Amino acid sequence: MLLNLRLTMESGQPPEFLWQRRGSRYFRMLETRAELWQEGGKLRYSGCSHEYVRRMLRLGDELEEIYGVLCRDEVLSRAVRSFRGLRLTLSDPWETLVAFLCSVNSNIPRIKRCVQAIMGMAGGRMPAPEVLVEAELKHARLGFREKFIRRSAAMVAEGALYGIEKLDFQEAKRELMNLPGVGEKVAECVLLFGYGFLEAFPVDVWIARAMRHYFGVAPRRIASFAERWEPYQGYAQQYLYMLAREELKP
DNA sequence: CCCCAGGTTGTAG
DNA sequence: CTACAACATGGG
Repeated sequence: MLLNLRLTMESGQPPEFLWQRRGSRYFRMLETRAELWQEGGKLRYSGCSHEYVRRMLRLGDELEEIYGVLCRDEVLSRAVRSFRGLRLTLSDPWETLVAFLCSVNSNIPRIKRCVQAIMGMAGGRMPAPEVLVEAELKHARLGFREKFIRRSAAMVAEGALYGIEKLDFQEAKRELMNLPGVGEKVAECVLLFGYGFLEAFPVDVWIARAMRHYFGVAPRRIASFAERWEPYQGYAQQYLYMLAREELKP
C-alpha cells in the first residue's frame, strides 16, 4: 500500500486542520479519541474503524494508475517523483465546509488555529450546524469569516447540504455556491475533499501561479486545460499545489 | 509602513 | 461582462 501519511496529513487538506500531530502520530476526537500513525511503512490506527481510515485516506485509489495519467507531462512527473505516496483525503462535508470557510484569504497555520478553536468549544468535535449558529465565536478570531460561517451554518441546519452527493459535479457546485462565503474555489474544495469528486480542480493563488508559470495558462483557461488530467484533476491539483509551494515561493 | 495568505462579495465602469 | 477595493487577522 503506497502511502506517505505525513505528506497526506500535512498537505493543506482538511485532515491538516481537523487532526493534530503529536510526534509522528495524528489524533482527533471522533466518537472517542482516534489516532493514526505509520510504523515501518505500515499504517496503524486506534479509536476508529478500518473502514473509516480506508475512506478518509482513500486507500482504494490506485495511485499507480493515477500517476500514469498525471505523468503525461513533465511538470506533474516531477511532482509525482517528489511527493510519491501523497493521497487525496475524504472528510465529513460539514467539517470540510467549515474548514474552507476559514481558509478564505488566510493561510494554513491560521486556518488550523481557527478550525481548532471552533472544535475546542465542543470538546474537540466539530459543532453541529445548529449549534454553531448560536455559538459565541469571538474567541476563535475568525475575522470577517465569522458571519459567513454563521450564515452558512444556518442554511446547512435547514438542509442546504442534503442530497448534494447525489448531484452531478456542476449541479453540486452550483448548490454549494448558494452558501454565503462559498465561491468557486471553496465550492471545489468541498466537492473534492468533502464529497470525493475527483474532477474538481480548486484554483487558489498557488495553483494560479503554477498554471501560469509551468504551462503559460491564464486563469480563465485553467479548468479546460486541467481536462488533460481527466478523470483525476483533483489529484493533479494537489500535486501541483505541493510542487508550487516548494518551487515557486515568492 | 508594506505585502501576503488554499477568496468572496459588493460596487463601479 | 470585467476590474477592484474592502474585508479581519497574523506573519514576515
